[in-house]
Amino acid sequence: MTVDNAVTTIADKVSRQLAEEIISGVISPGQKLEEQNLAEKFSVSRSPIRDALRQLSGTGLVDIKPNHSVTVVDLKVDQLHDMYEALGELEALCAKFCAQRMTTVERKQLEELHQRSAIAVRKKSKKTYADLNDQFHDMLHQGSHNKSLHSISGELRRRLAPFRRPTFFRGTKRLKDSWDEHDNVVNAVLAADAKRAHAEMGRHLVNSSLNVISYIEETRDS
Amino acid sequence: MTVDNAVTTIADKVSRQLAEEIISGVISPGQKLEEQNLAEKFSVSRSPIRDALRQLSGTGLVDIKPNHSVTVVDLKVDQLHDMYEALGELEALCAKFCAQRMTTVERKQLEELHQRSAIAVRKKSKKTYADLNDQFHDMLHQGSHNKSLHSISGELRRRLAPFRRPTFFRGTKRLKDSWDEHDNVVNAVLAADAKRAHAEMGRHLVNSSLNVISYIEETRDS
DNA sequence: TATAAGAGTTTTGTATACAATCCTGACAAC
DNA sequence: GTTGTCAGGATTGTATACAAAACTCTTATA
Repeated sequence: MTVDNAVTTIADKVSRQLAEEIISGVISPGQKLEEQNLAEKFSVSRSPIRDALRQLSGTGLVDIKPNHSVTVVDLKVDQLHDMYEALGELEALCAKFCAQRMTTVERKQLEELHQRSAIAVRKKSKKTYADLNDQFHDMLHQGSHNKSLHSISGELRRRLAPFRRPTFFRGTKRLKDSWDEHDNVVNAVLAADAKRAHAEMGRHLVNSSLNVISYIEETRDS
Repeated sequence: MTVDNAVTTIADKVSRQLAEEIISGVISPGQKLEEQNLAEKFSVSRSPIRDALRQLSGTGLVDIKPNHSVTVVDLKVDQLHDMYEALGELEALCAKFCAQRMTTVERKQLEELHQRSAIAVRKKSKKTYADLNDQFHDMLHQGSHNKSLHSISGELRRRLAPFRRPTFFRGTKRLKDSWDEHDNVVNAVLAADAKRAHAEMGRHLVNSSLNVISYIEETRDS
């Protein structure tokens, strides 16, 4: 594979950091990203900032309209619905392939990660669980042994991240429910039961979706 | 929906035209896209060219490496394999949803388009069939009634286009075979048989994949 | 009060200049 | 013949200047 960084440009660094900040919620959906502001924030000129913003637009994290400031993508409920349905199908597919294709080592790693997130649930540490949850899903993308599926699923997941993150920080019930759903997926994958892995993963994403969308509808300014 | 163009920037026009030229094969995979060259070709400065290239990179049609010329993505056989597997699953899914969700009007339009492409097959007009084929698949993406699935499938399909196009222009046997496979999909969709639509679409893409990959392996300079 | 128009400001779009990096080809050393 | 190195040219990365479009806020008007 390519070495992760080595030599890189300012535009790349800016692009990565902005993506990170959008995904982690430091910058919120709908917020304007003005070039001059960012240039001052990063102490560079507008050129690398523009490069970074154009590159970011391809990830679906920001929206570019001619002659307007770039904005962080703000999804409507019906868009969230469609994206979650698509992601559900993609990840169910990944889970199916995982059941069929994961190596022994990968299965072991999945199990181990799943056990670590059990601890996070017990400790009710939401931040830790959210991080382990991301790793869990990424591991299932990777276990599909299909790089295209892996990257498509990962990207769609990142686009939804700004809307999913906050929901982890409500109660702790969703933590436990989420872990139980993961548990069903893990058991099916370890048992090499492709059909069940597919079904359980689909169920998990339907629940995630309901959780996120109900949160959005509750907290929407009326 | 947004009005298609109205007011637009040079960068957008350049980006669209380059995408068009890559997809249609005017520019070939692996080819370098030098900024100064493009600037002269479009009679503009390097600024909008850079903007266009960064935006394009998000579509997966070009590859950007720091301090190197942007290149048209050149896919290896194993990447093609993964992408076709992913696309096969995505389009099978679309076909399934089409069977369940397409309106009466949409079903009528699908049938009508399918009949038009029968004429193209009979006339052995490859260019026309290739265009109608693109429309056919796009109609099935749209018929899924899921905008996310629609756009993801479309984008993946466009990334494969530079490698699929040439294969239409070999013999005429693939034209007939392709149409027959479409016919199976159409019949299943019109019969609202979701399971069969899924299966037939999957089969169609496996065949497309085999066709494209065997072509690549044959014409590879040894 | 509501609306429209317009000047001034802000922000993006494009052009250009310069810096940094990469590529090429000649030539020397082994 | 192969490898290494170094100069010169070509290409990308970044900064800056100006043009064009959008926004803001005041003021005129019904």
